[in-house]
Amino acid sequence: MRHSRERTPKAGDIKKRRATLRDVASLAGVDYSTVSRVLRGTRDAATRPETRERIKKAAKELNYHPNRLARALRTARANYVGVVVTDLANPTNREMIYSIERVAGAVGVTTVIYHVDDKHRPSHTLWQIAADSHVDGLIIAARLVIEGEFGSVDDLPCAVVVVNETEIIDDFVALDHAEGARLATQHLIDLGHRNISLLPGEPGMLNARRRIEGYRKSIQAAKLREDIAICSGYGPDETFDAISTLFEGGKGPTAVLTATLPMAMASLAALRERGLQVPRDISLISLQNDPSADLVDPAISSVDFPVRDLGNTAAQALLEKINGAPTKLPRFLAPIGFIERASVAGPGKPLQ
Amino acid sequence: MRHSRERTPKAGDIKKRRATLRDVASLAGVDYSTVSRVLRGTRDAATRPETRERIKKAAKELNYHPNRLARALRTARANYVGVVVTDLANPTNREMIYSIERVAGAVGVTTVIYHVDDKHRPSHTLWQIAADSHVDGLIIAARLVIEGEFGSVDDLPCAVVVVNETEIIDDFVALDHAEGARLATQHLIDLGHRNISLLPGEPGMLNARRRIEGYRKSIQAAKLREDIAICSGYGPDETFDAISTLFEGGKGPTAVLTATLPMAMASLAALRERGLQVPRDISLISLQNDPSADLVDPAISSVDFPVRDLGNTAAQALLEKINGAPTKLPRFLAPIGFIERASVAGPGKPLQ
DNA sequence: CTGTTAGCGCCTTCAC
DNA sequence: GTGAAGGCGCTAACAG
Repeated sequence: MRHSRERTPKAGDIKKRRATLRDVASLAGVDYSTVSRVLRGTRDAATRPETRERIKKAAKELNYHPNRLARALRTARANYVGVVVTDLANPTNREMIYSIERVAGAVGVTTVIYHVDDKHRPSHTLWQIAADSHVDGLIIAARLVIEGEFGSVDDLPCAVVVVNETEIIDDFVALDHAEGARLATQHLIDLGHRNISLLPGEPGMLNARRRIEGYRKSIQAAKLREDIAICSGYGPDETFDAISTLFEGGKGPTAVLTATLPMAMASLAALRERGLQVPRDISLISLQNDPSADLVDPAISSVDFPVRDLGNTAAQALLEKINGAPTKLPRFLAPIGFIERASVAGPGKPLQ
Repeated sequence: MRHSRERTPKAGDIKKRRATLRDVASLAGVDYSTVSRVLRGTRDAATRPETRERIKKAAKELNYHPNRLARALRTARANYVGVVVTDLANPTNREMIYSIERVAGAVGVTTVIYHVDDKHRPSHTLWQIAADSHVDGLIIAARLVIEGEFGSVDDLPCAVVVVNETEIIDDFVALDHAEGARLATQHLIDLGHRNISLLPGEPGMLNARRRIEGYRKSIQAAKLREDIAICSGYGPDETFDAISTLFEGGKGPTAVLTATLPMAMASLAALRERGLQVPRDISLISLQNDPSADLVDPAISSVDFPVRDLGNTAAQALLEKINGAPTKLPRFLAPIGFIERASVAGPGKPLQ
């Protein structure tokens, strides 16, 4: 070996060993604490412009980037937030993530996404994630919180806001699925439908319960018979099964409400398979909206929710909680309205 | 204020101040370096079983979780990898992420997802992410790498593997879209089609170029005329526009190939809008597969790629690169095959 | 205006 | 078998 073991860092010498404050300091001929001050802009006016320039030049030359790990350890602030989801495909989650990123990004906070599996054992539990100290706070949009792992989400060792499909804690905000279901059901009733079925989603989940609640409100006010098909999941197979149960005994509904858009698409396929045409024979409404609802035939009428507001609200609240100034969250965000597309019509002759 | 400022930590006293090694040590009456050894299992046999138990009990009582930030700083190893994507909706990305998680999780490495926007200025650039030291390595599946931000992805200050839609560096692996397009085109030709159009995706992107390449191979071998509609993006609007250009001049194709499944769905809608029926009037093949291809009417025939292999391969390579034992990556993964569904038929009477 | 100093929580030789 | 001590890269008083 020719090379000495101690190497003085120089420009372009990144990758194996990144430039540190000391490297910049020695190149600029100052103390490294001064470099820290200058590069962070603290007491900026207090540093001589000449020195400042020299430091900045040195930093650029060495391609210095602060080690945020070290900074986080020192300041007990990572400037990272995490959002935990169980399903990356969910369009609601996606939109929400985008708006969280915007809010956090605006104040220099980086957003990372943790995907945890609700079925298989997740490789990293919520507790681990929270205890890692990599993030200052977590927005939990996970469908299933692993029970028994910890007492309550409130006990997690970082700031937490829970969003949507999970049990309620204090810092919680969700879409008002009760009102969404009520509104859609009422719409169908106004159109003359008398046999309306609901596919509310996974039993036990808060949102499924609340969809049932809202649906029931309209159904009971109109003195109709309720017809709820619980699915064990949100996938196509579960949806097909649920649709099947609707037609057991020969008499089917004239309208169906589904919790999600993928479920609506699967329902469309299942209905088609039974020889039923939407909306001529049966109407269909999705309780979740997404642009892709426009691409299928027929385009699926949906209830539209303020998903961006949800993200903004959750992010804002988390940031405030991190800063020790917790705000009261609105618990439920009312739907924006009903988007009329092509999957709804008045009831035809009821099937026999 | 009644409470003294110094507080001795006790069980249940998390959240404000997390238990550290020292806390555990003082509760167990040993030095904290011993706690470190025991809890990590290092030289485990060398610690007296009795002491070991006391330490473990104390750790559990205080609900001790190591601060991985501090550990990462000390060991220069975060045991985190990141995957960078521009599009969370992309089903290929999704599947890939899941398999990356599995591979990484199996060796105790946590996977986080970074979403960067290719249009708007991302709040965190690749350089920042890499320099943060929060992750040991990055799998970059981003459609657009922000140019000019750094010389080359190879210079990023952490291990990097590039996947799919990006310019090639040494550590690169992708799906063989050239072969996929060739295969699908050939299938159509074999069926008797003579006017086959391709919607290859965004111009300039590697995968679009390679789809064109493969398509061309089949087209030229059969001495057919090529017909490529460049889209400026992968969204529904761009797809509608592309379909429109196909029919300018009155004569349209009898079959069309799309780069992605969402594009295929949008094409289906666009074709329907023109009064064309799939597959009677025109055949449609998606060069990307996903279970949801089965839910639309007609179900969309697709080319199936080994997406999980892609994730496994990329993750494995990244892990090895992090450990300083880089492996040569296969550059392109051949398609698994063609999934026959309902969107393809022989050519009917060509339109006039 | 700039340097000195003391850690953040952890790992890791090196003694004893 | 266990304790002592140094330092990862950085920030934040406090000196001077």
